[in-house]
Amino acid sequence: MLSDVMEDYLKAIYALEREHGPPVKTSTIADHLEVTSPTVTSMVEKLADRGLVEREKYKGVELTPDGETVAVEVLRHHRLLEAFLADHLDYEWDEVHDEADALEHHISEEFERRLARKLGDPTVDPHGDPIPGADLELPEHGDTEVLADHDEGDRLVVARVSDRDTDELRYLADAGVQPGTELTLREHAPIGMFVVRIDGEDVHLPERVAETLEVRPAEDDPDSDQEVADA
Amino acid sequence: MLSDVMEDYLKAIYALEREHGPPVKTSTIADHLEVTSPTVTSMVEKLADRGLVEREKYKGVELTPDGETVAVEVLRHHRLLEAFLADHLDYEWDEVHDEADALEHHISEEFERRLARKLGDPTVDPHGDPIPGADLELPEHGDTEVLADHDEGDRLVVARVSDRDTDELRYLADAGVQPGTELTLREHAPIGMFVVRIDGEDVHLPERVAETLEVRPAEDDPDSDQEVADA
DNA sequence: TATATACTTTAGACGCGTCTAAACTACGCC
DNA sequence: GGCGTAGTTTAGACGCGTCTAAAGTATATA
Repeated sequence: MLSDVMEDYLKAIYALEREHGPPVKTSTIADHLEVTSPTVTSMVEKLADRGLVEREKYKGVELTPDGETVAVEVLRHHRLLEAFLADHLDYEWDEVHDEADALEHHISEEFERRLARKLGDPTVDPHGDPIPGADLELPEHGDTEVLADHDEGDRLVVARVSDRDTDELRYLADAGVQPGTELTLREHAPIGMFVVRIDGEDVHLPERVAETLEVRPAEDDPDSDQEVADA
Repeated sequence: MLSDVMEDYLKAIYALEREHGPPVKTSTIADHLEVTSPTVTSMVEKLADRGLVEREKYKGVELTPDGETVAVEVLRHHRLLEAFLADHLDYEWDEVHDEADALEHHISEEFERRLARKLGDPTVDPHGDPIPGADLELPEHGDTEVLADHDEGDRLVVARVSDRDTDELRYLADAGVQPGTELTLREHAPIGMFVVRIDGEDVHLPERVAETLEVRPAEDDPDSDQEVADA
């Protein structure tokens, strides 16, 4: 039986492997989970004892297949819950993360199945993040690119605004940046600022955000009220 | 900040006060929560330090108003969740208890509000147990009596089959004994067995069950297919 | 290549919630 | 009214998840 905390570590390691690739360092996990490094060391020792991570002292840690299975199960719970909160309890998409975090360790497999069915077996959550299937495979996410890789003038649709801190999501939501939003990239300023046009308003996004904001080309839809960039 | 475990103790003490009246003894709590008596002693000391229970050594324990508030909040969470599981996730009424127990400590006040609204602010859960309102007042439950207090021949409707162990609920559900079921009390056998007629079938219930099964008189509805007791 | 610095691990502590074993209290019964 | 028994509390331990302080390792750089 795995504790909630162990599941949290596995989930964190999974996310950090995606982000930086393995091996994941002690301090990276510590920052992500807001605990100290010695705490992480002792926890990853336990996870290694249970065969959930491969560990090389002083180097870092990597999920085993078993560890990844657990992480993806938790991820499925998390994203199904987010979808439920947004679809049925009228939460805003930027409010769902913390509530899902609190519940994800406590729902049964039966609950998971019934919830997925009720939601129509969704493949993305309200942030645009893919939801692993009952088989724990991640659905293919299509041909998304990151905003920072695009050129001025490109017309795009926001595909995914991944979980990050609530204030940041709140800000983006208020600015109109959310999955499905159509926008035009106006300018990539040399100071590392991206300016996009949304519904006739300029929105300024720092590089760090532009580098993780996933977008796909807008369908060419001439009745759109987007303006063409004229910079 | 109260731990899940503390909330469980307060919930247990609340239930046991209803059942046996205060003060609640250490061993009663220990049995109910399946822990040892010394564990209970140390926990109730902590609860007393926080002003959640009044404790008299070697005598027992009683909830303070603060303690009762916490207990009733948890009870509201539990019963709202049960109602949700039954109404929206198609759980059977006898399956909801354990899932609600796992979730009740982890939902936010916001979740509670939104869930209650979605459910239409219900006043009873699938077992027929009253759900405390947002003001934490228990709705008046009407004029229910317990099956054991009725006479042979009485036509009754099941009002409430309180939480007890899953197997017992499963058995009752299979026998057709659930909130809303119409039945006729046929016989109170001297060996402490009650026989009721449900949909033309005899169902045998031991005294212990008959003493907690809440019923109210059936509306006199002549198109019912109930038979009149002829004992 | 030697060393300074950044990072990791070890050592030891603590609070929580639990246990067993032993000491203590209350209370019913003779 | 004393005593035995049932029930309660005290004492001391343990695993979990966390911390701080100290020791150890890796590595970039001078």
